[in-house]
Amino acid sequence: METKENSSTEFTILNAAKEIFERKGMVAARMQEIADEAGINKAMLHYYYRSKQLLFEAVFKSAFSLLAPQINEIINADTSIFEKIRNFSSNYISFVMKHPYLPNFIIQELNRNPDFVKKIVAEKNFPNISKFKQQVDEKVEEGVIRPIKAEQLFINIMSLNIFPFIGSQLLKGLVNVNEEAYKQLMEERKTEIADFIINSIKLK
Amino acid sequence: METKENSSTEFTILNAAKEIFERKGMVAARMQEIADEAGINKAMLHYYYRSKQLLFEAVFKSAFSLLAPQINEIINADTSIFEKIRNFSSNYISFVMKHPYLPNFIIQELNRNPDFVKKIVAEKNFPNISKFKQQVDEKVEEGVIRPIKAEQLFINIMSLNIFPFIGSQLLKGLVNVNEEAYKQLMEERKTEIADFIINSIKLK
DNA sequence: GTCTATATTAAGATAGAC
DNA sequence: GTCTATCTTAATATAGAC
Repeated sequence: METKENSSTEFTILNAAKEIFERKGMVAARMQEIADEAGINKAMLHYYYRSKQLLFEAVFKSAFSLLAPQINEIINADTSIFEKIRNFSSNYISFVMKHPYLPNFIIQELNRNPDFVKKIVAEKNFPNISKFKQQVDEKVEEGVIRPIKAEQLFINIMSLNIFPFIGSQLLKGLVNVNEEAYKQLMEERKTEIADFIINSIKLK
Repeated sequence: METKENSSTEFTILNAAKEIFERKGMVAARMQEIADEAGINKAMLHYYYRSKQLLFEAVFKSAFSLLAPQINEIINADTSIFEKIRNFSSNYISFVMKHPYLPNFIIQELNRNPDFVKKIVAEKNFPNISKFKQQVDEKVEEGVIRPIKAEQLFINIMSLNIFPFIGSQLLKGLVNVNEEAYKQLMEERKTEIADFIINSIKLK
């Protein structure tokens, strides 16, 4: 009979697909690998998701909807600008340490298919910078922070938080530390990043 | 006769391979595409480079040896720390605007094959942070800049310079600007990044 | 050195039995 | 719903003529 094992298998497949796609990217991932990871037959993947492309899209959506709230936090929270920066950096790094492949996955797939961005931006939950911009402009006006374009500040915050994970291999080589020491540096960054930014923009 | 057309064709192929590999990455690139780009037959690629893997490695080496001097500048130049940061940010951004796919290419391929890093680090020209670290520690000691780990400062400099190009699609979506406006933001960053960093670390 | 034609392999996808 | 076996296509790689 058509039991509810349905959803269980579907779920198992999606989880396996996340694992493989996020680590290897759409192009390098193999359906066979995903099947192995799921402990299931290759044909099942097609039974539940029809094609590699559709399975990939399910994974991407899920990944993006995991990252989006993180970014929304800095954009739309009802807290002071300094608090936002502190919270975001700390939370984001904790988050990425649990999902180490996720930011790179999203960025790579957006680069591979730029039209993808337009589709997603059009959707309901896509983070928008406008509230953050208003807040920054206001604080500049009030003389709380030095003059800086909100766009540039936002790009700086994103860069300082996201890049160390995406460029970890390169940075490990340049800074010449092993995996463990690098992880330690990332731990420190939970507060280091916010200090760095706030020291730059705050007027005494 | 075996003429010197040899080296000319070899060069043409390498250039075409750079174009395709850097844009698409090793896995997604197609030998046929590279042949087309070179205006030459597919068999020639194998005649000169034996395999896709070897052709790729030639491209990677060439790309890395183009980027390495850029990074070496901030690490080993004989200038003040502030000057280094200003020069690097300005030069690096000009450089990347001419080679837009290069940083992403290198980072992706290093992530895909982490053992690659070890091999390259062992090589002669791989940039090393130790001189930069010494300089930073000294300036902290002298009270010229506030206390900060050289490793963290270095990671911050790299992040602020490199990420905006790697994450351009995502950032364009979040900041909600078109290609042209984004390019304008990158232009501004030639000075903006250094201001941001120096404001953060310099003690008055 | 350069080309066309072909071999080889690997991956996505489907058919059909259970 | 799940499996094995198979089809189909596409990509790397090679053989062989010129």
